[in-house]
Amino acid sequence: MVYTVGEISKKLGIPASTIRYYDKEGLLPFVERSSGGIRMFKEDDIPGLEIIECLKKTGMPIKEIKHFIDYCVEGDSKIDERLSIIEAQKNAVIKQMKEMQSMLDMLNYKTWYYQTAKEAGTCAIHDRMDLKDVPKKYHRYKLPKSSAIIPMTSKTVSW
Amino acid sequence: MVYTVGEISKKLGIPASTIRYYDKEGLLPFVERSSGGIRMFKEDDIPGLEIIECLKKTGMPIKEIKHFIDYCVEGDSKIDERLSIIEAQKNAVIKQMKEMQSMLDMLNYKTWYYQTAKEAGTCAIHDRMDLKDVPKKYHRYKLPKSSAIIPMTSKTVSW
DNA sequence: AGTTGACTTAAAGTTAACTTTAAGTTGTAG
DNA sequence: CTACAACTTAAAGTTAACTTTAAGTCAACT
Repeated sequence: MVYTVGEISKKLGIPASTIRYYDKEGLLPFVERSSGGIRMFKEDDIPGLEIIECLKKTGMPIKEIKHFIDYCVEGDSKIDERLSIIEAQKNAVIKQMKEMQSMLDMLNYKTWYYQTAKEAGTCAIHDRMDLKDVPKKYHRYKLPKSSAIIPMTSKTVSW
Repeated sequence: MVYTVGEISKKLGIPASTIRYYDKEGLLPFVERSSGGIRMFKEDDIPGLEIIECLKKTGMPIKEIKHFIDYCVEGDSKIDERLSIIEAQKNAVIKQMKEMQSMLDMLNYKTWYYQTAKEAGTCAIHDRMDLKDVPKKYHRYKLPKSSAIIPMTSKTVSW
């Protein structure tokens, strides 16, 4: 079974223009052509496209993906280099996931904050709220109760 | 305690030019100015900058962040809208994390693949390998053993 | 053989998010 | 009062990753 660029585009959910762009950037040296110059994607090409997608989705720039592909085409003499690239990317993903988790923690706090504000009808509930009424997991986000008199000219906003 | 743009830049690890750009895009309407026009960041502005960072790091475009900030400045009348935005972003982050996890799964497989290939000195070990010698968690990535005779003209690559 | 839809390329255009530059102003230290 | 580092703005420049356009070619069908 072989696919044209339009067919593989549908199959993978990637625009055909994007696939052509990747080819132009040297990411698809393994894709063969018909005698008339039409790209013919084989079943065996799909894992290659999937690893490209994986690296792209995890934030690797096209040029770096090309280096990896170049090593793959070079064959067994570049196994070490390929392993290093994959391991580095794995660590990058772990780091990204940790960051995502801490952003999610903050969004969970904000969700609680606005749900509480919604019930009370005002964000000011949080200025008045005592730390003991805030769930423990959200303590680190809570600002100390301000005793300052906020001037009318200040652009203070409740988040 | 107040900070100039350079000071807040150091404190948050964001380039001063980026902070000025955010201000120009309307993300920082709450930042006051000295009589001479110098930005003066208050302690109270830091949570605002942190929520902006959180939304940015989780992929929200600057223009959408501006909408959220606009609602914050509008005050208690826009609590519902703010809650909706935060909840939508929370769901977006959950989705991103699931995607990241599946990319990580693939990178773990690739790590195993190249470690094994490194020991064997060739990626061809995987073409010869029986499914029973592949750890169960990696079965879904394993291609069936090809019995086809690969022509010398084919650009087949081992990934 | 002709039509037609999908393919080809090179080149130009788009977008987001900054960054840099240039010319000028502010504010602190001596 | 002067020097000077850090601030200000508007405008132009940068980069990555596509997308679009235009002009032409391929191949399947009648």
